[in-house]
Amino acid sequence: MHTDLQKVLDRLILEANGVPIYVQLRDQFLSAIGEGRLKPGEQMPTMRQVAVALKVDLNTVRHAYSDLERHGAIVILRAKGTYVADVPPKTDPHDRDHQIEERALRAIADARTHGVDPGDVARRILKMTKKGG
Amino acid sequence: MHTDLQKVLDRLILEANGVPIYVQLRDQFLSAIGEGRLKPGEQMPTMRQVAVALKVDLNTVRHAYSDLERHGAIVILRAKGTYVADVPPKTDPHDRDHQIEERALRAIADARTHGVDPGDVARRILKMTKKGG
DNA sequence: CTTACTGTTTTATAAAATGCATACAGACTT
DNA sequence: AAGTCTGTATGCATTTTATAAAACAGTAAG
Repeated sequence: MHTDLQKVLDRLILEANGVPIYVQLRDQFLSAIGEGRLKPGEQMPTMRQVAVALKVDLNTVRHAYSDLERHGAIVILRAKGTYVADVPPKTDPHDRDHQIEERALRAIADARTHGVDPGDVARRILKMTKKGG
Repeated sequence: MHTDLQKVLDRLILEANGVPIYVQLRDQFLSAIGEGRLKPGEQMPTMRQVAVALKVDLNTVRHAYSDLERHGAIVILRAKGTYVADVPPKTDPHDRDHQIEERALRAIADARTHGVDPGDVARRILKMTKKGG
């Protein structure tokens, strides 16, 4: 289904936060695969699709995909496409929880340094991501 | 107390995952501040202390600290040291709401770029700030 | 075969990140 | 004044990141 692929593409976000682009791509694909949004055997977006969609260089996408292949998350087939590995590495619930914790801590620090209640920010996040996000 | 500082230093870990060192340092200090391990007004580890402890360049640590200062999380005082920023005074309800919106947007982007659900982060924030945070 | 799609590679360029060494400058203690 | 702590700054070398443009190579469908 191409619609699923489009959904994955739409959720890709790049932030100018110092993290290399290829790392951001790699981690977001890893999460998509680990959470099952990209299923085993399913075709990944082509490198060019990602490059065009996010306006980044083809080699940058390739860098991310190469990392994913080394990680065992995807299989790259020359001239045919890239596919999610039949047995993709599952995201360790521990790591996932740790990531949530880290993001929460960072958001709390960010809220406090700007003089607002972290709880208010949390409730706003929920409101924004209910339907419109 | 110096023991607290040592604890913060001991928790600093650098990983070879493609993320620049200064970004890892910056984010871990943000987490420490968000967690309350580093409290407002408290002195931060010296740039040289961090550089020596983690065997990285002094300018790399400086890069991280500069980011934190621009972020408003710390205050750098030449020749005296760096300190965790005091919480800013609350502002008008108008600006306050705008700030909440900004922090929420940032947190959502931060969560997505790290492959986690913003809603999960929001719920974690609420849980952490209920009693323990 | 031709076309159109895949991933692969090369060349060039530029910017950023890191390390290492060496200083400079302000503040405090003695 | 001297010493020692702080952050600040510079110069040089190296590696990594990112872009651009162009080409190369394998696969499949017309």
